[in-house]
Amino acid sequence: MSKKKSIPSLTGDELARIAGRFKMLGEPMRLKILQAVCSGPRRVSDIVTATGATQANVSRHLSLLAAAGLLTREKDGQCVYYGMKDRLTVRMCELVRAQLAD
Amino acid sequence: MSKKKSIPSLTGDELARIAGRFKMLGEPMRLKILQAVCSGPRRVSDIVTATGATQANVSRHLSLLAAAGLLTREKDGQCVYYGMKDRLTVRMCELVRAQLAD
DNA sequence: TCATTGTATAATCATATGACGATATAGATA
DNA sequence: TATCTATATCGTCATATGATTATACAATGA
Repeated sequence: MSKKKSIPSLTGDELARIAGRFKMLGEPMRLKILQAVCSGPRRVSDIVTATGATQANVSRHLSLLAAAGLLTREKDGQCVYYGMKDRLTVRMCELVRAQLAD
Repeated sequence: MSKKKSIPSLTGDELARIAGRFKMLGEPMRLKILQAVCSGPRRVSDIVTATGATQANVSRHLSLLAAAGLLTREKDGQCVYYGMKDRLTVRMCELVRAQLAD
């Protein structure tokens, strides 16, 4: 009774939530941002520099990622630090990367 | 030297590939289709029934999923059977689901 | 060959969303 | 207050893509 195989009948709502999380990870720019913060919290301005994207665009993606629960957000003076909320996201990226490498 | 931490500097091409895979999983209808075939290969017509979507729509998603390497495709007479290529996809869905459940 | 069934493709529409520029807000500093 | 810096938001545009309808293609059988 503890062993579950495969994806057990998920409700439409659950499917939408899961899909939403995958969709959140389905943008190269967002992965680039995650890459920039995965070794520790970073300021927005540093993430902007690291990604080479516009500040507005980075800010928008950061907001989405934080709202989705993937990033932590902490203010320090005028700066805002974003960091990984947990390691699962990074692990999933590694899994996919390994799989794509065949 | 064998231990890698976090996402190591990925090229833009790698990021795009990884994002592409996540995007593929970022549609509720596709997850619904995966759910329909995750316990064994199924005919298109059965997947259509299971999902309640139109045949054209299901066929299109199946083609995309197979082209992305997530599904196997096998013809048997006029029927076409689609099945999971490996278990990684299902495992990732479970991971996300568990995480969303907090 | 013709009809039927199962699957794939094409044309179209509607919607979602990523990127950009301009601007607004918040905090620090003089 | 005035102003500079850091971040967030708004308006707009362009593009991508999911859903639908209609049609094409393929395989089987009469």
